[in-house]
Amino acid sequence: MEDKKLRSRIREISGFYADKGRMPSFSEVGKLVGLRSKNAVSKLVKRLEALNVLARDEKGRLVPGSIAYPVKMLGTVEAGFPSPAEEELADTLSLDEFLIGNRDATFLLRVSGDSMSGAGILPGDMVLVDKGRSPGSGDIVIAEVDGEWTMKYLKKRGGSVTLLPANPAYEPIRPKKELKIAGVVTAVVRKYK
Amino acid sequence: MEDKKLRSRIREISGFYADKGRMPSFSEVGKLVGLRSKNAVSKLVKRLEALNVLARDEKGRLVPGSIAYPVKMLGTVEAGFPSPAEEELADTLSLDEFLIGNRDATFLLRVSGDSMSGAGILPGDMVLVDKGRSPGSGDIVIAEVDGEWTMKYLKKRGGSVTLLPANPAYEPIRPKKELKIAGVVTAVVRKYK
DNA sequence: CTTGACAGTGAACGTTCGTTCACTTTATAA
DNA sequence: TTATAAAGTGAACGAACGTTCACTGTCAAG
Repeated sequence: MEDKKLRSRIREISGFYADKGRMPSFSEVGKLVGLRSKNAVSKLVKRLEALNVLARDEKGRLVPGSIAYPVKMLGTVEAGFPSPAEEELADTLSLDEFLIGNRDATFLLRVSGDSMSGAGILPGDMVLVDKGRSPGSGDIVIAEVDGEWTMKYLKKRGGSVTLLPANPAYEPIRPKKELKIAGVVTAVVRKYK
Repeated sequence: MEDKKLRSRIREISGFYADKGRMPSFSEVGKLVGLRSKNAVSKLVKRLEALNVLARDEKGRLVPGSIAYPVKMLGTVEAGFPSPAEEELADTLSLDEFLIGNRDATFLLRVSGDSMSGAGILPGDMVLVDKGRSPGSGDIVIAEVDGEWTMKYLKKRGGSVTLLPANPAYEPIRPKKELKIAGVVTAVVRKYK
């Protein structure tokens, strides 16, 4: 089969999965790509399995392969963009899987102050916070000090604890009494436009 | 049913979906949560539909509801963490859906220089680049100037084009001849640890 | 104690699923 | 042109699916 036709069929199936969150059945694949025979679909599926576009369960049911990982990972900025042929071979990645370690315990918070701008966390950014992780020295944490919530570097030295901003305009915080650490920042996400 | 039992059942089903990338069948749900009758499963599914945990196609097939959006979105850092009861009502979000606009045209590049550190893009960060978007003035772009790839602010003034770093240690670039813009940076992602 | 609502069982049923087989059409190369 | 492989058709088939119905156990309220 021409490469182009196969490509467009893969795109159809990916689109279906992205839309609905489930894989199409064989007959649905047929309608999607314009095949009237389920046998033809069966052959197509075998090819897509070989290409890791989709796969099968231990129960034999269709599950997404690279389809589930929507973004292609290339090299570095300096390397620029590879040729289209190389692009096809690129690893694909799901940001959800990449960024979220502990599904049930991670949350998304919007950043409003600029006290961590020195660490590349700007107002308006979103941070992923893991509530279930034990904070270590050097981690960026969400903490409640004397009734107020902030995001700061956590520094432990000896027995004492300091909350350190990443902006010289702010002062380090040495909590008087209460210091509740609600979670550790595990990722930062910024969307433009 | 006790809330706790229902909660754990939802977790089972979410886990199945996260693992396999597909929803379980009714009998599989049965095994998962410990129900031997498909009728019992049917009743459970109706409840979960009402809770938007899962939903159904126009074809009546199970599709993920909030399950597909793995991270709970809360307020701002200053607001801290709400009480567990409020947490349950939080909107959930898929980072893939949130960050990726143009599925087929967006790619992930790793940042290696510090020329954009003033814009909160540090070495080691990942940037999402949309190849299919027409770059506007003020956008951060991936460009090839005189054979080298860089990431810079794009400034258009009159007919001339300048590439502006966000770090005073670097000089603005006024391309002599060739300037290929490969894509627009649509998001930044940083993972700690 | 009785009633009723709720959670679950087990079986029957029609539908849809994916596999398979024999066959036809289309394209490629000798 | 003829041979040959690849791409697709259409139908048959058993298995699994989700729906539905009649029924059982449990527990709290009247």
